[in-house]
Amino acid sequence: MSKEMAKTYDPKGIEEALYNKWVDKKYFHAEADRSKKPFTIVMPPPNITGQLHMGHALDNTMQDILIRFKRMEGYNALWQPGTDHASIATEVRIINTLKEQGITKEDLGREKFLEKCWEWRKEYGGRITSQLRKLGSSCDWDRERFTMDEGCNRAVNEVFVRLYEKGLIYKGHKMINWCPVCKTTISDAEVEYQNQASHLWHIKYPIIGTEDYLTFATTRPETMLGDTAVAVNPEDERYKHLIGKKVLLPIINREMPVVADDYVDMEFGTGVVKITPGHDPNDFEVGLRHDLEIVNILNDDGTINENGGKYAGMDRYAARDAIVGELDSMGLLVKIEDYSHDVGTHDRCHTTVEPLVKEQWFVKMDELIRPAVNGIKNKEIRLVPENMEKTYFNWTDNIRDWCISRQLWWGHRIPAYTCSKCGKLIVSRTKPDTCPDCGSTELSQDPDTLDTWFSSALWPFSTLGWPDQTEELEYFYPTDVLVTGYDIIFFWVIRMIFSGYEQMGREPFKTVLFHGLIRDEKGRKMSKSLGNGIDPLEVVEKYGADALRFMLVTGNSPGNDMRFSYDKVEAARNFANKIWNASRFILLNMDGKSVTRPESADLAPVDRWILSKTNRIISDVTDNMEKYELGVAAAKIYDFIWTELCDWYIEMVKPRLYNSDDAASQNAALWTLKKVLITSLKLLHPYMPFVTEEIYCTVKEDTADTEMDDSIMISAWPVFEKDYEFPADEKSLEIIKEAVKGVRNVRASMNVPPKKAAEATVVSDDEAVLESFKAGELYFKALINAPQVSYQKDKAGIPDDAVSVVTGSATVYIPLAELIDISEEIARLEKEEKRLEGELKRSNAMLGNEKFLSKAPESKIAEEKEKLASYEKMIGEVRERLKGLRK
RNA sequence: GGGGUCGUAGCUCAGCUGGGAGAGCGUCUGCUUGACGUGCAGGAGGUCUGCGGUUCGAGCCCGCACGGUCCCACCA
Repeated sequence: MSKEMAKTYDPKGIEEALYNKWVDKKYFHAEADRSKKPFTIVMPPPNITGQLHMGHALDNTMQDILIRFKRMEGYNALWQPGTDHASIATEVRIINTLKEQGITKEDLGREKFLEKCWEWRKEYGGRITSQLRKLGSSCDWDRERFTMDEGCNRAVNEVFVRLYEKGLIYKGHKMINWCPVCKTTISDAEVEYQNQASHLWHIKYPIIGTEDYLTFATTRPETMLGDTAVAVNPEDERYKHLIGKKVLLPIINREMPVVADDYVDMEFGTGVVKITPGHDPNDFEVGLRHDLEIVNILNDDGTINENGGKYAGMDRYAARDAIVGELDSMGLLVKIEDYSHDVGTHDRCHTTVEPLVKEQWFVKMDELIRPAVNGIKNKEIRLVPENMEKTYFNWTDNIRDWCISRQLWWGHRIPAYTCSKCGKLIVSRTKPDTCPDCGSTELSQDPDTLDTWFSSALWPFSTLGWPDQTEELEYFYPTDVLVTGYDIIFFWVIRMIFSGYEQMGREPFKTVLFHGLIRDEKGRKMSKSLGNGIDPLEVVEKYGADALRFMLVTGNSPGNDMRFSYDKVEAARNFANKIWNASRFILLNMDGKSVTRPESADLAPVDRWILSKTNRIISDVTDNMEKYELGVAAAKIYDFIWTELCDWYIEMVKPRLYNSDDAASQNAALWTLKKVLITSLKLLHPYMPFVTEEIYCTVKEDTADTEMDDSIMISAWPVFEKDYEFPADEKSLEIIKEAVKGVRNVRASMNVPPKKAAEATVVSDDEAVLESFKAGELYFKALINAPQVSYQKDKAGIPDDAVSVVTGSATVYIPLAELIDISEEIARLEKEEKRLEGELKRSNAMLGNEKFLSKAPESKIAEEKEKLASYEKMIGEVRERLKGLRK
């Protein structure tokens, strides 16, 4: 070998060098090219605030596997990368760092604050993408985008204006979710419900003009400050007479009506509900129906405002305690019950959100969502796994308008302007110079920014140049597959789908491949607060990116969560080492020899067997990958390389490699080894890009093979070759393998020392079977440690006390009489007899069943009959052996 | 309240359109076999959660139950 291969594979150093080579050679880059078929994946843009975690590692590994596979298949494969400005996440982050310096964002002012944000993005925006490179991600970095770059901003403004002009974006006073800590609205999707232990306060309000009271229960007593009615069910006999009467709101001393509304559940609590239209979505609806006043009692920071009278300025929870105390002292607190219920919290900061009424911008959903529903129903877009459709429709069926305005500074500013003179609202792609109504130049832009998902919803086409009709857009859109976690189906997937249909008139991608969450070894979610997160980069450092990648996609199926485990990483690392060593072995043996394509007559049956097997694995793996069954494909490659190639073929071929006398046979073996190795490397490459590339290049260099490519990643994906299909050899080799396993088994169970050689006799009445054993004599002898093998059609001359290995097509006899205990051999054969009896019983029952014979498919019946014959033959042999031994 | 999903060998999980139960790890027994001990050979270990149904035939399809898990939902 010109290049010495180390005894164990060490990824350190190798990975980075190879990655740099790929980048330098522009292998990741894709250009629109009409002569080739495109295959496109847009990367879910990671947040610029982010650090690479296991979720990213899985997500990007899956994408890289698909893109490398398709690239090798000859597609013009584009993997479009980029990052997300992550409006609220980034803003919160920067506010916190400012806080350490004792500065608020208001101190800084909007402009200065945004400068800070861009600085942050400059400093950290590249961190996560450089981490992605360590995984081997083959995305087109020349095309890297950012959700807030100039092009994306134009796309955002364009969409906003279009939707506004169609009446699908509107400004309105509606009940929204307010985060008092982030001081912004958030969408319904951003509200996370948490079960919290709390209380149910039973309170009573005096009924005006009587001595009586109305008692009700509430979980938020402080909202009483905003009560404007009390409601009962119209059918409720207990309260019918009170409908239309008035109650007095204590503390505030507001007179309010008792209204009748179906919304009230007579069964729950006392059947009376206090109505706070300003702070409860249901009450808001009730308020609309009964024309009730909306009283807002909260400031933006969650303190009580001037409508709360003497409680003004007090924090919402302090006010709660104080109000309960005051009601108690007034004798209006009936009782306090323990009560646990779901409380809406902000998914970013976990602050309890307050529902309140504010004027905000909304996207009208009912019309937009229709094509997004149809696209899934008519399979224009396929969800993998399919059952995700139910989750999808669950959301689309209950869709509500999307609140898109945020009281944040870092994000896409809403392209709406107000004339300070006449109040005219202008929505425009660029800032207008004058008011179209009054001509004033005093126009102020809406201070709010857009929900961060508004820009990521456009990602599949904005990254390709939209709103310009670019060549890329024309060529690469719609993209082929989106790979993402099921946890952002509502935030992102659905919004991309309706945006794609609305703006492009077509689906943004043809398939969505969902993956699950990576949990820790105990099955817990990895989280910062638990501190149980495992840094993918540490794993890469220690075991190599290939090992991590392989581990992440093996042993699980689409959409299911999986556990991280170092044992599994180690197993993957060992696999990389295994193929490394197999390659080392092959190169060692090829050293100095010019290996040429053999005459077909020179191929041994065992060569034909592995070539035929290789063919089978090629079609299987390709098929699995087309169906996104990445884990299944990986397992098949693993098994093929480790078991068939290493454990069997290499071992079977060794005697020929060590025998230079038969040069033609040696050449055939080496040629086959190389061919199968290269094919295996190619199949494995999408999963383990680094080792496979390193080995491929070493083989090319060592064998000075000009037909090989400069890199495995641009080489052609293996295809089924009719010339190498040998079903007969596949079958005959399986018989020999079965015999080898049987002999080894017998030797082990009889405690025959491994070094003890013993002759063997193969007996079969099938001439062809004997022939195939003869053809494989060289390795058969080596594998069972027999100095001599003889062949015969019957058992003439076989001693009664020889050990026998009975297979369906042949029996192998080994004279081990001096070594074994006859009674043990009898026991072993009796066990075998019993097993066969069981099989016979099952098989006979099946074939004796008339319904099976009349209803089962022809092939199944034939197969079963074949089995039965084989069992009968085997049990006959076994019984005969037993008879001989018992003598 | 609605829905998803899982329940297969000691552990972690595969199992494609229903047709003789699999892998990795662990465990046990051997092995300095001229690629690899990150290895080689062999073994043990499962009434596929339970019950019922469809079927010639069910780990797989249907129903119910039990247990775990996740999502959605305005019950004060």
